[in-house]
Amino acid sequence: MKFKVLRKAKHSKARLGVIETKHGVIHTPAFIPVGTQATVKGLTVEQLKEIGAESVLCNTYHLYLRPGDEAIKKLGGLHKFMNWDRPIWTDSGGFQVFSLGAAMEHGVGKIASMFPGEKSGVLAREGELEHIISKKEKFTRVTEDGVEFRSHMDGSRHFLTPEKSIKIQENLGADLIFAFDECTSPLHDYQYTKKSLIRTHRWAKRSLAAFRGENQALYGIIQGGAFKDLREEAAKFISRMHFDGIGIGGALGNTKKEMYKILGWVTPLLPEKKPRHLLGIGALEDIIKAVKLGVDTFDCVAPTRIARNGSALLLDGESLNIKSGRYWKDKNPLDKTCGCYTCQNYTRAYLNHLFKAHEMLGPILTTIHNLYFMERLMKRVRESIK
RNA sequence: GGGCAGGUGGCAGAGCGGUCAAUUGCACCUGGCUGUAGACCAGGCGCCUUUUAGGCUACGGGGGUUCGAAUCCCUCCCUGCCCA
Repeated sequence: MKFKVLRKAKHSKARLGVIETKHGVIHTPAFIPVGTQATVKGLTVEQLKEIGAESVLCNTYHLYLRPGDEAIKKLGGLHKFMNWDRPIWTDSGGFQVFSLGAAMEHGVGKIASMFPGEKSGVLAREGELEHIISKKEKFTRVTEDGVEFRSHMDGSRHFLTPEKSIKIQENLGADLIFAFDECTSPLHDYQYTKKSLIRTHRWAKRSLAAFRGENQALYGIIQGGAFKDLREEAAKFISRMHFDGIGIGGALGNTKKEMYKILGWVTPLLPEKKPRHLLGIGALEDIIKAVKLGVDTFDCVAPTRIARNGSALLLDGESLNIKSGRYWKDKNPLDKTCGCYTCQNYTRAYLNHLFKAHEMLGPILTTIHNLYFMERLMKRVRESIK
């Protein structure tokens, strides 16, 4: 992998660049659609390409559990498996330490909000596995060596270590992979966050040591919660190591303002030559602010998830709930200014009908729109870096 | 004409003397979703008042029994099935 900074903005820390991999280039700043289970839910790779996506991000944990990284390796690797010949990223499974672990601490079947300071704190969610997993028991247990997961599918036990995560990611064969980390919760205190950070740093070393580097690039990940000294320590620590790129992980504070503050602490400490990836962030205003703070790439499930749930992204940063009855007879496209396949061919009324009728084309068309929206946004962002 | 079953909130369908403004599902409305346990989740859903709360009108129509009726009785209307 090669990364070139083509231009730096005069009035911010924004960078225009390009990541070159064996499977093609990624123009940065870029938004990377998430395809957790080796598919961007609902879309064919042709549709993704038509939208303009240059890369996708898949998930180590999910693909390890099903169909299995060895199986994918035997089938010719992730690119061949999913018929995507452009760059692929894989997350290390570190986020699942959070989403299946700490996020559940406040009761079974609950996922902590990403920014608890701005939300009600927790989102209730009934788990399908309550009958298998006893109440209050988390799906994960973190130890020095690694993390014990209980499969969210069948409750079976699995142990993920930095070495194993790297091995799985090598078997999958993504172009850009991540070190195994612990994504802490915004609800964790300083003590725990520090303890976790030091462990994540040991895991970073182990990830790097296990990494063979054949046609793959490895990103180290900066943790440290919303604590300035920890974030700075992490930024320096990860920067010193021989990672190909730098990931910035969350707990990113309790509010968006805190997240921007954290990015402001971290990015000045990072090497100019390495690409920076902000993990899991993808709201319009967040991306714009983060780019100005020097972030190059983003991945986020939000555009695709909210699309499936009936929300279409609009330019003002708002979203349109296409399921609402007020669009029943609306002849307009989702967005008159949008050039996507969906907006060129279908009315709000039709999309409203598809969602009401639970037709799968509804989520598909809305996903196309939202990802096209993100591509259009990133193109504008790139053009604005002067 | 005779027999039987039944008429409950937008729909389906519970309830069968008080804890019923009425379980549940669907539909509908609103909100949320940020390295995907998520095509999901939460809330609302008779009317009125300023939330808590209170008031009003309600279980086909009318009448009755009872301290109290969606629930029991009478009657009328309507629906379905069976026999002529």
